[in-house]
Amino acid sequence: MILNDIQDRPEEEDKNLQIRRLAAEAIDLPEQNAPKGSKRMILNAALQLFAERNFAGGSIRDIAEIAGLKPASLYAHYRSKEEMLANLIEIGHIEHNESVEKSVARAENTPRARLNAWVDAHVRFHAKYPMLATVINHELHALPTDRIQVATNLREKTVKLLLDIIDQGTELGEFNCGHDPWLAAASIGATGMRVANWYSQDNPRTVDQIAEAYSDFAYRIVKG
Amino acid sequence: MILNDIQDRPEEEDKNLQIRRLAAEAIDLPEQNAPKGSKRMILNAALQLFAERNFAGGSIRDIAEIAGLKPASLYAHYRSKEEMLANLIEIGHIEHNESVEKSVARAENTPRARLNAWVDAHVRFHAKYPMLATVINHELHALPTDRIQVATNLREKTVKLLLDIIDQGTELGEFNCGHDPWLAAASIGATGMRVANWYSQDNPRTVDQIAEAYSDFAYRIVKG
DNA sequence: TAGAAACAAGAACGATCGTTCGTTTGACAA
DNA sequence: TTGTCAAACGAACGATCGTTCTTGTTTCTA
Repeated sequence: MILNDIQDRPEEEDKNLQIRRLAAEAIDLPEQNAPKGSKRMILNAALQLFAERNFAGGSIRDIAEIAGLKPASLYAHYRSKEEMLANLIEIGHIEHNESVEKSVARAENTPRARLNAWVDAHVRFHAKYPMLATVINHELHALPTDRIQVATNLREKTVKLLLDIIDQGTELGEFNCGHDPWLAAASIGATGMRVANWYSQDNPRTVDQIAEAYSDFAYRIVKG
Repeated sequence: MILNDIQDRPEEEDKNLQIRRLAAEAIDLPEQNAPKGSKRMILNAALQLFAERNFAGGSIRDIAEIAGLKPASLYAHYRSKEEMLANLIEIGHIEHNESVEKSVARAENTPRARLNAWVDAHVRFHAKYPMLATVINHELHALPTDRIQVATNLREKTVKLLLDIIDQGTELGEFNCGHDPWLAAASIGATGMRVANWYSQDNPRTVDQIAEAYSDFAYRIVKG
C-alpha cells in the first residue's frame, strides 16, 4: 500500500520542537586536559546539557541518564553539580589558552603572523569544541567568583596576548586601527566566539575556510 | 575607636559573590513596543532575571518579588512563565529590526553609508538594551519553535538586509571581501552582539565611540 | 583468599519549582 | 447604594530539584 511508508514513520513531536542553542551535535572534551573513565562520561553528559539547556536547565537526573548511571552515583565522582561546571570551565579555559599561546609561539615573530596565529587557534577552538566553548563563555556567571579564578586569570592572559600583538603591530607601524585598541580586540574575540553557535560538522564551510577568513578579517580591522 | 567604621560595615557576602552575565544594570524595555502598567512591571522583572540568570534560573517567585507582587498575581497578566519570555523575545526582535531597517532607510544610498547605518543601529541596540539583547540572543532555545516564528522571521529579515548591502557593494566594486560574504556578515553581527555583555553606563567609552569604531571595522572587513 | 577501597544503586530528605484554586480587595458604572 | 469586573492575594497542589544515607557490588591489593 502506498501510504505504508508514511504510516510506519514514527510520530513526529513537532509541537514541542525547540531550536538548538548550538548547531553542533558533537560533545567532545579535549583528550589532553579532561579526566578519563567514569568521570569523563559524567563530564561529557554535563557538558552536553549545560551547553544545550544552561546550567540551571540541565538536572542531575538528566546528566545521570545520559551518563548511564543513577543520580546518586554521580556523587562518588563529583561533590556537587556546581563542581561539574567548575571542572568544565577550568578544562575549557586551559585548553583554549594553551592552544592560542602555542599557536602564537609557533608563529613567525611579526605582528601579522602572530595575529593570524591567535585568531586561527581561537576560531579552531570554537569550531572543534562548540559545546565547551558555549559553556565557558556563557555559564561563568553561575559560579561564585572563588571557583573561577583559574579561568578568569587564563582569560585575562589570552586577552592580554591579543592586546600585546596589536600594540606590537601599532608600534612597528604595521597596524593602525585608529580606534581604542581594546575595541578592536573585543571585536576580534567576539567574531570567533560566535562560531561556536552556528558551526557544525554539517556546515558546508570547512574549519580551514572559516579560520582563514576570520584571520583575514582581524588583520583588516587592525591594519586600518 | 579606629575600627568602628570596619565593625559597622555590613557583612560582606563575598563567598557567594558571582560575576555578572552582563556589566549593565539598566533593565529598560523599549518605550514603543512594550506594554504599560502592571504587565510592564512584570516584564521588566522577568527581563532582569532572564538576562542575569537565564530562563530556567529565574523563578516565578523571584519575578514576583521584583515586580512587587505575589506569585499568583502574575497569572492575571501572563498565562505562563514561558509567555513572559515569548513576549520579551518578540518585543526585542521587533525593536531591533525596526531600528536597523529605519537606520538603513535613512542612510544615503551607497553601500558604505548603508553598511554604516546597519552596524550603527545594531551596536546602539545592544548598548541601549543590553538585557533585552542578551535574552533575545541567548534564550531563544528555551521556547518551542511555534512561539518564536515572528522573532525568527525578523531575524532573517535583518540578516538578509546586511547580506544585501554587502552584495550591493560587491557588485558596484566598492567592496571586495574575498571570502564567503556570509562569513563577513556573521562576523559583523557577532561583534555588535557581544557589546551587550561588556557595555554599561559606567564604561568609559561612549556609545558614539563604540558605534563609530564598529562601523569602521565592518567597512574594513568587507572592503578588502 | 581475605580485606580494603572504589563504585553503583534504592530510597528518601527538605527545598523549591510552575501553576491553580477560591477568595478578597478596590475602582468604577448604574 | 449596589453590582461588576479586573487585580491581587493566601494557600496549597503535584512535580521536580540537588543531595544524602545506607546498602550492595565489583575491583584491586596484600
